[in-house]
Amino acid sequence: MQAEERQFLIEQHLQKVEFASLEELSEKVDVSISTVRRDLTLLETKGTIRRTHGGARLITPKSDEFTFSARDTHQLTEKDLIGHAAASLIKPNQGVIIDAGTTAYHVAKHLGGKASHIITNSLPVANHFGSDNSVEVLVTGGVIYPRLGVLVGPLAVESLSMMHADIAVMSGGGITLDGVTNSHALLIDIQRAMLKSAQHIIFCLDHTKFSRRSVSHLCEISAIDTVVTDKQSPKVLVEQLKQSNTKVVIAE
Amino acid sequence: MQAEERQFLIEQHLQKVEFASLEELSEKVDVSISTVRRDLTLLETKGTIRRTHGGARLITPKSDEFTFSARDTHQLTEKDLIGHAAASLIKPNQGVIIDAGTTAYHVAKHLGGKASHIITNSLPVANHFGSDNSVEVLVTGGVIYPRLGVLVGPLAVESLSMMHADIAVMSGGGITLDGVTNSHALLIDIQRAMLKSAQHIIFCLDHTKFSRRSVSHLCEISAIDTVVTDKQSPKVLVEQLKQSNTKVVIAE
DNA sequence: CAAAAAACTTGCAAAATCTATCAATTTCTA
DNA sequence: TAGAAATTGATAGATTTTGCAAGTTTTTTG
Repeated sequence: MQAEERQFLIEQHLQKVEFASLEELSEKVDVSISTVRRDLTLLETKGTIRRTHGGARLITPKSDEFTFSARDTHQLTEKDLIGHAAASLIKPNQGVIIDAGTTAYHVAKHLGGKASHIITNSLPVANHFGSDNSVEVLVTGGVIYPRLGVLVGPLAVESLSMMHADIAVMSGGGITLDGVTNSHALLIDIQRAMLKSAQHIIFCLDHTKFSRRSVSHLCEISAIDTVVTDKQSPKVLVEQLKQSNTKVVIAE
Repeated sequence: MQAEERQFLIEQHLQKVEFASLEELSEKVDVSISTVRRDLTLLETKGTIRRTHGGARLITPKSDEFTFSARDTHQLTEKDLIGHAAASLIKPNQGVIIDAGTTAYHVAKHLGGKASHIITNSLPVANHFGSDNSVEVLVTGGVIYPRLGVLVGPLAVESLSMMHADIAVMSGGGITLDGVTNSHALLIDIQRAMLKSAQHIIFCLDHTKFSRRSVSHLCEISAIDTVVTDKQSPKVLVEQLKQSNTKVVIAE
């Protein structure tokens, strides 16, 4: 086995178990403890894990929402279902803003040729529609936020505020009765601009986002028209949302 | 077995297993390890895989990414050489504008962490630097021109005119003594904005572009500081360019 | 709080892998 | 078909990776 494959396996194993000892890992990939140590130091500089005494721990991507990777199989089925459900809310020939973030990306995948215009600051979404000439895709400018593939900064905000759409498909790091929160402060400005530019706001949030609070406050519950989630989300909060005049769609 | 067939098999095998050792591959296609090495280096410049110590790894088949450069094997070696030569003209910590177009893309591949800022309207270039946090990548906004993965339109032009760079790496459809021409009229506006925003202009043009005229006129010879080309380009025109005070670099 | 245990870092030599080169073979071309 | 050009496999020297052991730091335990 080669170094790179080994490191990939270690990373993958940690995704499952959250924490692992050196011995455990060294057995798993069949090399000496020393080598595992080196691998971990490497992975640490890469930013995916954190070394601890005696082993390593996964850097809990607080909201893995914006850690974009094509390999992100976390809650894949749920996200796919949510994507399908949210896409079916969009009527033909509408202009749609699509947020960066994995869940919103899954909506893009199910959109097909439905929307006539798509506005996004997400490179993965842009790539997805890149060779489709049935849709006009508007990409906001901006600086690439490494690893996430999101365009951020003043240029992104400005260009968004000059645009307008029927629907915004958003995602976030957490939702409570106090509103939606997100972990990356840089994204907040952009997401606010999106909220302003769209008439109808849809938030896509899988059950792990419920009753969870991230660092930065994005918007109040009242700003949301529809929440799309999966059936594992806590009934209590769902009911409370409904009472606050927010439509809730459970994807199955 | 043909060399090309062999390389295809290697690529296909990697699509399945993600990682493969040299030995594994050499058995699979029944040639020596040396040959497999050479094949892998070739496939790497093509962009589909990445060599690792002891083998190779599939570049995450981000199925949604633009693969235009990978498919375009036309004058691959020349373009790669040109890319290398042009990249070596760039000094550390410069701000670089990179044009859309395959030749300019190859320059991006060889840039590594040299430039401190990169400005581009090309999605493939943006993707290339997407997970690199040693460079700040500024993406112009705009509408995606399907298939090419280029951002075009007023937003692209406007955002470019607000930026500034030390060097612009450009490509074009043809070059004669009358200047550089390009086939996509939509791109002309953007390329002109790029020329205005950069202090030093480098044009990368392989020999097939020489003595050739496309639809739209982009700029005069006098606007160009340096032309990078391969050694097959006609000596006559190269001499004439030099006499017009344009530096010419022949990549080999 | 200090001794013992476990884990970490550093330096080093062995092993594996890489690059560059060259002769042999195959393929192309005139 | 002879000679040129490209491809292939093998080899030597450089480079990288790996496992180990000595010495240091951190954590646990009595």
